[in-house]
Amino acid sequence: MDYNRIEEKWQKKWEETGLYKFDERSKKKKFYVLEMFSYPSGAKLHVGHWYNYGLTDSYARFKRMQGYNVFHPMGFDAFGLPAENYAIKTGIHPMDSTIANIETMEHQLKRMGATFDWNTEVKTCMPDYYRWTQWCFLQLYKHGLAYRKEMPVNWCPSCNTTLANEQVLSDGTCERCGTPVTRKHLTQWCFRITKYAEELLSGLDTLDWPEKTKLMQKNWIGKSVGGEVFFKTESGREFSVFTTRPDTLFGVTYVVFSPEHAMVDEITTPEQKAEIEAYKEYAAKASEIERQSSTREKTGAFTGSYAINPINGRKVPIYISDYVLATYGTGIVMGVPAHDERDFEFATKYGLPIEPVIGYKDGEAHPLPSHEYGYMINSGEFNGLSSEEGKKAVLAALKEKGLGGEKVTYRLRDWIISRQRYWGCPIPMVHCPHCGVVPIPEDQLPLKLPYDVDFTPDGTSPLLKCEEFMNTTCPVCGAPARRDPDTMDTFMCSSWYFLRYCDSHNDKAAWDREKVDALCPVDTYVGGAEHACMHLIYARFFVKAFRDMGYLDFDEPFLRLVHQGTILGPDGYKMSKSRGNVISPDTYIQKYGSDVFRMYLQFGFAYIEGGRWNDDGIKSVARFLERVERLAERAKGLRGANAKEDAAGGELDYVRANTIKAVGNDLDRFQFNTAIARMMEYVNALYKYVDGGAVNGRHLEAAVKDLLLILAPFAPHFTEELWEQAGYPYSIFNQEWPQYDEASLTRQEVEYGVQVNGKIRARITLPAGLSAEEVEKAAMEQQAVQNAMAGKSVRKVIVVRNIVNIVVG
RNA sequence: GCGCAUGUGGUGGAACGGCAUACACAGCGGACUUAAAAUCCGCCGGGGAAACCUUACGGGUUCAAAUCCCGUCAUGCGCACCA
Repeated sequence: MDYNRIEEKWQKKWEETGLYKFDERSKKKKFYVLEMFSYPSGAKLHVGHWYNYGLTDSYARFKRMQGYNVFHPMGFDAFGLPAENYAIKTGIHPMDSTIANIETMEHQLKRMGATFDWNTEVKTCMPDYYRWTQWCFLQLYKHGLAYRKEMPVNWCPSCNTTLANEQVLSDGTCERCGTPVTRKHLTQWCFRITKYAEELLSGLDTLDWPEKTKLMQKNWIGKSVGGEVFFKTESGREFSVFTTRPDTLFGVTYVVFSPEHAMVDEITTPEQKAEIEAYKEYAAKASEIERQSSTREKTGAFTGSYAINPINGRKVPIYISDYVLATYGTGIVMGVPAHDERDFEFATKYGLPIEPVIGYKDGEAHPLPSHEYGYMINSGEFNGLSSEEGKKAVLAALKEKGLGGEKVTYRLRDWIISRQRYWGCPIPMVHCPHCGVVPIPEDQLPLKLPYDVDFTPDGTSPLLKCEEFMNTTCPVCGAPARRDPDTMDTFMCSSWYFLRYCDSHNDKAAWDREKVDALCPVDTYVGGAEHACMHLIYARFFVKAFRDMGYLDFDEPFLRLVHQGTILGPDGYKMSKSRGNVISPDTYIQKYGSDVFRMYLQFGFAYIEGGRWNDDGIKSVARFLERVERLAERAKGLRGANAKEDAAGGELDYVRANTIKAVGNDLDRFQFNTAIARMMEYVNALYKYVDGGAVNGRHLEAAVKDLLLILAPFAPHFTEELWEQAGYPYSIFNQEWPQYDEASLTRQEVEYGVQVNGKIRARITLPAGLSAEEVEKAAMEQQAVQNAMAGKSVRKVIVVRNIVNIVVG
């Protein structure tokens, strides 16, 4: 078969007939299949695109044939740094390169032969899309979920922009470029994602997502249950600390503030001022990596002030140290050196008392330092309580006196979305000298990103240099005002695109609630695991926030999530230009066609695992399709054959039913490799049947028809062609997934494995439906079994499924 | 450091606690052919005469373990002073 010719033929026909156009009015049950949309890069589609889009397309086709009204849109996540960096290097404007890249990619994606409904396409860098991204921002602002704040932020000196916590890798480097991240004090826009911390956590239980991804989100949200304790300084100034160990409250021998804490200046005594200032400077200089290292030596400085422990009135010194994080809890920690390794280290260095308050049941102290639970000692009225009881008792006592109480803290921080870059969605806010920060009225959106901007990086927002853009008037008072010079994090654009797909041409609203509620949530979402704590958290936040604002009516965006694995280069490393190990799909597609290439990706790897590229098996897939083609031709020629009854209920019928069932199950689980293996077995069985003589033409035709149908999702062009050649009506994708005959799944003969003491000794084939006793009797008669049992007596015989285990001794 | 996952032939990879190595690739042998390609058929974990031994390694649970439990090692991923 001339693959390239038939691919073109069918792609054209599919497009002309609008085969994959989504029908909103269909009575069938909807099914929303979505792959994470892609960044429009200038390069050709790489193996990863094929692996993600091509394989998921097979799943979408399968769902369609199963009778669902499948919604399968595609679009482009088009704002972002690569286009801007490319522009800085080449002088080609990001808008120009992006539009050109999108066109190229659209063309290539169409050549993949996937079921995307291009009618609903979105491109996030176009005003008709980002107008509504800005609208989303305004809604969040109006509902108190967006705020502006000066704060220490993660700054990538290479990308010249702020990063969200989620975009800083655990080694303190930029997620995008690998440069060590520094800190900067900036006033930035933030989204109050922390408001949804609890629901983002509890909602995970309702999702059919990889456990690992759920766990990562869970850890990222980082819920800690503990308590807060109100301390006072000697001069009566109150502050609170968060602790997960209220049972150690009697062991507090000092208190530490983070160096950035706003109260530090106030509590520093004049004598200590110089020392504290010096330390603050020292701490500010430390890089994020240094500061986050748990092996970093504990350092600090004494403020000169003392705090009163509310539980026992004890006076303890107040220090500052950069081992205390400004952004977690209250930014202040109670120092319990006996029961916390970090506090122990700090106290040892500064000669602070270390006093055990947790011990064994008999009252003996734990060896120090120890964070183990135990029983309270040296704790007055609380002595003898277990840590668990003690936590509750101490907090209850504090609560009664208004000195503290239970408290839950999350590790999750608010999402900083301001970016000091050009190629992004402008922030629809105005800074007025009289009215302050004022939102742009919704009917004035979109706030367009100006085209002519000098975006050479200099550490400030490029838009600042564009006076035309920056100068405006205040929407409230009309006075001259300035726009916000930053753009939004591109994760903002991708937090709601799956909603826009449902209503992508709407120019009156971001989406129509009815349409979104009808199509969402996404039933199956497929994309890389690297988004676990970024896009996949942000999108969940958006859905919850817009639900609460009344714009939609569901709780979670993605009911089921599948991560495809990564296809590595032949050398086992991630494919990259710099390594020179990039495999181009094109060479294979030219040689074998896109169906073969897609099928090889399905057959040669476990989808979830991915693996090292190796094309050894690609010929096997080509060979398989050729075998199918020859078989279809023979079946056609044999249509009139026979007439004689052939063995109905025979091996072929069994394999046929079993294959239909197995392939369907495998597809639902994204186990493409085993599905194809089953089809190969089926084809082998069909050849056996055809070569075996006694062929019933109608029986054969029906069996081959089923083969084409189950193969269709995997090799769409190929099967559409054979379907036509067989004389069936267009299109194979309007056919239903074949039913199988349940009765055929029961074989008339069953093969039993016979074990003696768990070791296989013989295999016997018996008619189906024998009683356990009959099977046991037949098993015992086997010579090999007799030999193994020789001289021993039977203790027990187990007959389960198709195993007989004779226990002797 | 903490958490999670993974470890199966020469290779990619299969196996609701139930006959380990399905389906393929590669390799070997054969048929067809003047020959090659293509196609078709057979063999294909190790060792051996046999008994046996094999799912990273060592224990355990079970009639039965690649699968469950404990420990070790290796690899990958995530988090990393979160009080």
